[in-house]
Order: sequence, then structure tokens, then C-alpha cells
Amino acid sequence: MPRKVDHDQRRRHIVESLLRITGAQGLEAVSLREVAHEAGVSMGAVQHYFATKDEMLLYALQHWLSLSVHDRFAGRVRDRLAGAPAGEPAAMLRAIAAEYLPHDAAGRADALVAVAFLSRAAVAPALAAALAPAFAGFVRTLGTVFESAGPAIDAPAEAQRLAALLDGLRLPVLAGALSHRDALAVVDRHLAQLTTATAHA
Amino acid sequence: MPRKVDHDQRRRHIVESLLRITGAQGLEAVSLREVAHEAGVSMGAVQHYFATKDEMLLYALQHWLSLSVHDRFAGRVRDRLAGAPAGEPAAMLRAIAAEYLPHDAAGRADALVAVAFLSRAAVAPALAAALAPAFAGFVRTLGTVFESAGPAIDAPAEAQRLAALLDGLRLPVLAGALSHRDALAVVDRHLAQLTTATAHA
DNA sequence: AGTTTTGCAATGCGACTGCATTGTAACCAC
DNA sequence: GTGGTTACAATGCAGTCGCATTGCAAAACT
Repeated sequence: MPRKVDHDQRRRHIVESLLRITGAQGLEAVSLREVAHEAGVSMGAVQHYFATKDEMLLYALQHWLSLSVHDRFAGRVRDRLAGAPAGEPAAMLRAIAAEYLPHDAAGRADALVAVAFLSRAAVAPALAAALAPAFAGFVRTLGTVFESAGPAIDAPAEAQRLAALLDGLRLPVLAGALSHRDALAVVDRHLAQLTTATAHA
Repeated sequence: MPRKVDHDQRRRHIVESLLRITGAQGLEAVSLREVAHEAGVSMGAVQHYFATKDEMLLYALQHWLSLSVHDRFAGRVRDRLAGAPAGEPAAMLRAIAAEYLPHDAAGRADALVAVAFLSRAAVAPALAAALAPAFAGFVRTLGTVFESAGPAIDAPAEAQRLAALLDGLRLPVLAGALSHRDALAVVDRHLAQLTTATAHA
């Protein structure tokens, strides 16, 4: 066996360049040559690791989901909760929301990547299939937090509602039509009203 | 002056073809040739009416906003309310929501057009600028409905919250991850909880 | 009737697309 | 060192892209 290179690491390196381009200029700016250039490799190398562009896109999405969601997102939420009393559901949800809504350059890029793939998934079933479990997982995560808030709350339903709300807030924030602060205020109202309503239920 | 043709009508005819393509295959399937073919005209004709593709896209978005939102959407909501008691806020909001969430072929296409332009607006300021007032108008419309529900409700805030919720529900419905019925159930819960919470405020 | 202006159709251009092919250098097994 | 396999690099190719140019027919204006 020849030339020891870590196959998976190279693939990751390439799609991370792809994601960087997508996060800055959208998916329509992604071409094989552009990706190769951004990755600092030749086009032949890119083709060596990905047979087609679609395969590369799919791998990029999968990699982004694990990388962005599992690693970065969870870590940032944890950081945000560092000072708060552990296990407080409302604080956790707020932290998740604050992190979900883009507020810095990295968050903006991530959100841009998300909407780019989301909208393409609407016409590319392969991407939709890859995206579906990730979305379901996010809702489930929210659900477990709601569960810890007590049995008075319909956890699955509230998780779905909050997830939708966050998703709907993300784009206005991204477009600058809504500030991060204002969007978070909507979430705060939402969470506050939720506990009020259930307290009287 | 020569050759009597309705300039604006031709432009509309062309961008409607563009919107048909977008509603079926997304914005990335839109090219000058494809639009010309779909419109049943030559490429020269398309260029005669639009100097650049960007100009055509912008005009298409503006046309779609007036056509889809003002004409079709408002009309459909009115149809939905035909049998209901006039001026009942909850019923109106529910009708708007039911219509906003895609449930038939036309609604799906419209939603697809929306997400396509939305995601492109994230990297194309001209489109974002055209989209912003339309979104604000939708929120304002919701706001007036909430206002008619009585002073106990913070109308602007609730309008924003409902708009975000609907926006966040649209994509999962479009992707098939959520049925129209389930999504509407989320909205119903939302509206129900809203009146419950304010009743005790 | 002739001139001018508009509405296209046809064609072409350079850039770029994804993808295929070919060449070559590096590495390992023998 | 020879053969085989992997990792690329270079280049080519057919197709498509947005856009520019040109040409001509039809209709108003003079």
C-alpha cells in the first residue's frame, strides 16, 4: 500500500473549504475549482476524493451536521451555561436559543450554511434525507429539556413549537431585519408565557 | 411608436415562467435559456425585456410578492373564512396559518419559491431589500388581527412570534418532515395557549 | 413613401461548469 | 529493482452560462 495519507482527514479538509465558501457566499458560489482553490489543492485531488459534486455536497452536509451541531454548538451552549445553576431548564433553553440565533461572524456563517442546505434540500431528496434526522434530533434534545421542567408541560409539543420558532427567527436575524437581542426577547416572552400558561392549567 | 405590445405584461409573462421553474426545481435551475423556453419565447426576447439576470430575478421577486401575497394568498384566506363568523380573530389567524403552511401543489410551489428567494436574499442584498418590507407587512397584518382580539394581548410582539413560528413550520412541512395537519396543530396549541395565558394575566 | 423606432430572432463570444482522461511521482511488497 | 497500487497534477472536453452583437420585420410618425 502506497503513500500514507489519512483519507478521511483529506475529505474533511476539502469539505470544510466548501463550507467556508458556502458560509460566505452561499451554495451557488461552490464549484469544484473554487473548492480546490480554497482548500489549497488541485482539482484533481478534489476529484480523487469525491466522484461527483453531489457526493461532495452530501458529505459536506453530513460533516457539517456532526461538526457544527455536535461539537461547536453543544460546546458553546455549555460555555454559556458555565455560570448558571446546573439543570435549570429555562436557562438551558435560553442558552440554546441564544446560541441558535446568529450573533457573531461564526454564527452567521453557520446560519448561512444552514439556510443554503435547507433550501437546496427542498429540491434534493438526498440532502433532505440527511437533514431530517438531525432536525429530529434537535427537537428531541429540546424535548428532554422540557421534560426536566416538570410533567405539567407537554414536552414533545413544546419542543416542536420552540424549534419552529427558533427556525423562523433565524432568517430575519440573518437578514438584519431583526437584531439578536430582539429575537431573543421574543424567545424570552415565549418561555415566560409558557410557564405562566401551564401554571394555571 | 412601433409594434404595440404591452411591455409590462410581457415582463410579467416571462417572470411567471421563471417562478414556475423556481417553484418546481429551485432557483439554481433558472437560466436565461430555460426561462425563455418555459415562456415560449426566444432568448433574445428575454434579454430585450431584462438587461441582466439579476434584474430579472429582482423583478420576479417583486412580481411574486404582489401576485402571490396580495392576490392569491389574501383571496385564499378570504375563501377559508367564507363560512366563519366575520371578525373572529382566532379564526382569522388560523385561516392565515392554514394557508401559509403549504398543503397543496400550488402552496408547495409557493413555499418553494419563498425559501429559494429567502436563502438567496441572505447573500444578495438587492433581494433582501425587496423582501424586507413584504415580511414587515405580513407581521403588521398579523398585528392588526391581534389588536382586534383585545387590549390584553401585546399585538406587535405576538404578531412577530406567530410569524416566526409559521416561518419555522413551513420548511419541515415542505420537506415532508411534518404534515400540514400536525403543523396546524402546533399553531392551534399556540393560539389556545396564548388566550389562556392572557386570560390570567 | 420614407424614416425612425421598437420588438424581437439568431448567432456568437469568452468564461466557466462538472467530469473524463492521462501522466507521473511516491510508496510498499516482493 | 521490479511490479503494483495509491495520490495526485495537468489538461482536455463537451456543454452551459450570462451577455453582446447584429439583422430584420413591423408599426407608427413625418
